[in-house]
Amino acid sequence: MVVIFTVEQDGLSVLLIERAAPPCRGQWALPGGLLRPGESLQGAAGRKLADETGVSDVFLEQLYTFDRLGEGQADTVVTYFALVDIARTRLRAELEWQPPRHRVRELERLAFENERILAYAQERLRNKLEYTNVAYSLLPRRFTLTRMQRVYEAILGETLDKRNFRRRVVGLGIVRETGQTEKTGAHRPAMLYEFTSREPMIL
Amino acid sequence: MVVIFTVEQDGLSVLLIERAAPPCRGQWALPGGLLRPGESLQGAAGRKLADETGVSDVFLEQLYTFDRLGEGQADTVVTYFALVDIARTRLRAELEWQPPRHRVRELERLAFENERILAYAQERLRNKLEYTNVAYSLLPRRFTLTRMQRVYEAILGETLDKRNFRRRVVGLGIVRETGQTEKTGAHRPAMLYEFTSREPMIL
DNA sequence: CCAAAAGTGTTGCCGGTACACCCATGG
DNA sequence: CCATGGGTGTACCGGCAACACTTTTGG
Repeated sequence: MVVIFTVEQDGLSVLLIERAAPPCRGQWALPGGLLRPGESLQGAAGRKLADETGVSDVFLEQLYTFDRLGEGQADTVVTYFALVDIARTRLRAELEWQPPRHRVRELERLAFENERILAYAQERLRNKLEYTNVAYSLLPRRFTLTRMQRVYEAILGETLDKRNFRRRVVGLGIVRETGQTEKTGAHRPAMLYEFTSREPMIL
Repeated sequence: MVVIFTVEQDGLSVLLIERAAPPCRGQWALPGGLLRPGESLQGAAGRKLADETGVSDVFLEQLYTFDRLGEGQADTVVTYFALVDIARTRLRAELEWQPPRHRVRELERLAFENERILAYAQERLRNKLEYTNVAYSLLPRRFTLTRMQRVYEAILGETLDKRNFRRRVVGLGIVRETGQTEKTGAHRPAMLYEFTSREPMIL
């Protein structure tokens, strides 16, 4: 099972599938599936992610292994979580059916106690945001610091101070200036930044 | 599979089993086994832990789910790690066979790439030590701060400053004074401390 | 009297947080 | 001319690391 997060319109969203078959038919659930013969766990998670979003070069990490989700379910479920920039998903999934994303804040009950998984994934994401550069996967290659700050705020669920935020991400070497600027709408051009690394770097 | 850590003579040790059957007969490996019908993952890990050490009320947490350990092995392995105070293991395992513990520092190759698991467990342990009170499981109920410091030093692999260590664990409320003292050997009596909580408290 | 361990304060540095104003542009 | 968003500096506070000497006791 894979928890696929995106940030959309300043809110954190998760990709859900409406179950077509029993049990829990008609309810929303996280996308999942069975391991194919000869496939690794990470490989299966990546495949599932590519199936749903069309992207593959993103942050994807094992989350936890659950068992006894729901009532009768005795199976164990290895979960992963991924971070995807919405803009990139369109590239391959544009013409096909777009799986619906849902605001995390507005969710009700999901099938198979998937809320537990989602809550855990959210917590891990919040934590990782503080010491790593995982957000690279939620932004285009070049971006303005304000845009980046929006992503952080969406995930943490609180507003941040602009100057402190800039000092931190630049000062600690998470991102670097590209030298290029962008002119967007009714304001002066903004410096574009990029991540110094795409690895889950630890500070 | 369970990684069972203890601290012995100022060194970090891990409990290993010598494989009696092929494959990898005669090599050292982490204790493990199959899930019994109707058993939860956490339950199975706890059972395995009790089998080997006789203790049950200790820190035990899921570590990671591996797959493709070793060459031909296609199975996936859910690993846990546990922390055990040596003194407590004797209570139940005294008369029976004592599974051998090995200094982590002195290990060579293990069966099934178990080194990877062990290395990962060590890293997690080091990290958790910094923000949680997991060490409660490696010490008797009451202990001197010097003894506690030895445990921390054994795990972190470096010596710590006595005054800074005391300030931190007392000041941040990880441990509290009991009011009782202990007179041990050729020195003045030492205050005994205890953990304020046995939960994996996060600061 | 000596070895062994317990106990105790101060200082400097750094990272985190709080806080307010000016500037360039497009409409 | 005004609305929008970009950009910038300072002051306080708390945690963290470095650092050395005195006391008690058992042998």
